[in-house]
Amino acid sequence: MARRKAPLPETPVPPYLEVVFNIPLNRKFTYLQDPKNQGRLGKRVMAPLGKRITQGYIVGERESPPENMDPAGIKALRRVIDKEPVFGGDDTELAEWIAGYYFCGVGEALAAMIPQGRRAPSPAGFLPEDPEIAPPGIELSPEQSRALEAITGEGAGGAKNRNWFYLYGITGSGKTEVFLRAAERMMEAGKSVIYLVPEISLTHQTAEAVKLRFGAAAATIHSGMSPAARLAEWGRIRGGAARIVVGPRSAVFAPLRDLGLVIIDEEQDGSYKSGNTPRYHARQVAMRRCTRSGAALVMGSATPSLEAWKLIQDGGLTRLDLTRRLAGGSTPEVSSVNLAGSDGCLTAELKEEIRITAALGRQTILFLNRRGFAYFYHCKNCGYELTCKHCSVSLTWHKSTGKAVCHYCGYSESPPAACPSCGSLEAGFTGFGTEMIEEEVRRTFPSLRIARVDTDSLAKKGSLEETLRDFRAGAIDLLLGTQMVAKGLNFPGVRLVGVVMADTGLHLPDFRAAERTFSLIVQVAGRAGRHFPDGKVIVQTYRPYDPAIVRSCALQVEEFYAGELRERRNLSFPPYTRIIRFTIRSKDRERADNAITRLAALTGPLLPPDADLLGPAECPIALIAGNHRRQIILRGASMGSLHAAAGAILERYDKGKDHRAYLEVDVDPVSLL
DNA sequence: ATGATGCACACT
DNA sequence: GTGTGCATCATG
Repeated sequence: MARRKAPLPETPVPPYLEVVFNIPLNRKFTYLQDPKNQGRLGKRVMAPLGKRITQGYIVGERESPPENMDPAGIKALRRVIDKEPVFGGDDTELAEWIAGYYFCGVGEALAAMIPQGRRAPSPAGFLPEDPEIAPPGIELSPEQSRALEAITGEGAGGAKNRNWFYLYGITGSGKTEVFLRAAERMMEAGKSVIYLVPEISLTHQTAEAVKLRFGAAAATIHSGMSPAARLAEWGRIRGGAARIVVGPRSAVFAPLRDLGLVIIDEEQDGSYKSGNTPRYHARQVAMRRCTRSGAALVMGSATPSLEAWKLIQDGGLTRLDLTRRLAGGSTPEVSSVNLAGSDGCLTAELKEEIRITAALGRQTILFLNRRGFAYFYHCKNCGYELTCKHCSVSLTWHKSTGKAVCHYCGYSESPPAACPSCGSLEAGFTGFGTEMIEEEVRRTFPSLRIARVDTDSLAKKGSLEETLRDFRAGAIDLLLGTQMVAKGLNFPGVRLVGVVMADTGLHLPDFRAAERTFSLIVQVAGRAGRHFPDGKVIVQTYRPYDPAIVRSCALQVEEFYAGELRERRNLSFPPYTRIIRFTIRSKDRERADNAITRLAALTGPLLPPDADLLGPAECPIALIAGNHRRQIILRGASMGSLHAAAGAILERYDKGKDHRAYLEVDVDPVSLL
């Protein structure tokens, strides 16, 4: 085969390179070229750093060493990893922004953006050259058409950002089709598209839909892929072969040229916020990329985050409504039932519906939202609770092992027969674990075929898929589990969904508890209605009058947001304020206390006038895996001055730092546990 | 982050 | 006099 690779007039190879590393240090290091390999901007290298050889990223080229440095002290690179650059100037700039905003090293930011694979997999044959599959000739509803025109068209009136949108609509109203059409139009116009989906749940499904529509122009990067496979996809994206990328939060970094549109599906989902070091929020990064590139931004959900909702009200996002269900399905009947006074964990109402459903030959799903908080050792006499020695969370009873287990660190012990505090025999496990509910359901309905799905029963790989397959095939009557059974909601045989204890999340010490509980119930109800509009949703709760429960069961979305916004404003919480959280962790309790006290003391005088300080306090989960955790929260009217203060605090804290007490900073934290 | 260094206190 | 533990320092 004739290679017609025009030997580009290569720019001369610079003698010195600037390299950053994946370490919490915000500085660049200068190296000499390795005589054998040419390091260029955007390539990864192995370089001697201290006494070891470490992977780094080339972020600059230079003709001479830095002035302040003895040229003899400059080491040479050991190896250049990449044949072709894996990132460019835009990426470096974005990494610098992330490092500045989220308080981390540029190298740490780059490491989160770029795949870690060392070598793309072997030529992988040829990717099937499937022609772009023609869009199905489905007619859009008037609402969908209007939304599509707004997104792709010119006259999107009103909002500050003329091309930022929120597609607000109940499940089943056809959001996905609008997303896909908008993507299609952008690509026809020669632009590229990022399509973000929440971790795990939707990635696969959406990636398939996009592949079906766009063929080889589609790429996906998700956690299930090998590092080598990710690197290969990355190369296809950078090279321009792939022009639409589907993936979870890290896909917001996809190195597409001519970005025309970023889609964020299920915008309120917590997995868009990274839980470790660059603690970035994909929504925030997307906003930045869109601002800089002029690309359109479209988020969508039936239950927006309060941040987004407020932004819509303030005119920063143009709201597009999808109010109609396409398949003509109606919302299911959703009712809440008071758990108080009921014997076990199933109310009479729920039992009755399970019975009816079984009699009709249909299926039931029982939902339990959180494990660790739901099921605990409790003394009815003195109120004693059995908690983990290393973490302060309640221990959970696992029948299969006969032990009480901690869901944070894995610690387990045999539960005491009598209360360790007062000796009463009125102590034991009460609550709502999946295992216990399973037993109760089996006892109550011995003839039903029951399967349980949770992280424990999921240890065997593929067992979830297997269980869901059986469920779909009708070989299981009742499916019981945590969030992940949501997948089962797509199945047509289902008639009944029970939320076993809706208010578990409401007990969490977090100002977003109500928002999350509300969202969960609405999502469950919405999905249920989509697939079995004749169905029923029963929400069991100890707090039937809580607005989050009342409004979600009535599907009164706007009413809930109005009330919740009022609440947030009264309490000065986001979205009316911004917050930055400082967490201290130390194996030594006293050190943790001292460190947080000192941190709080030096924070006070640095706070801007429109800000205040919450704490110091123990974190809601005060102990995780032997680390004592303390926190302060900086809260202010605007991020600008708050962020500047946080920077100053960090600088001073570092100078006289307490030993063995580590400080973590979280800008715009999503969870406060 | 991580490895090197230097200092304090301990113990053969 | 050497050995362990941890605070401090520097990384090109």
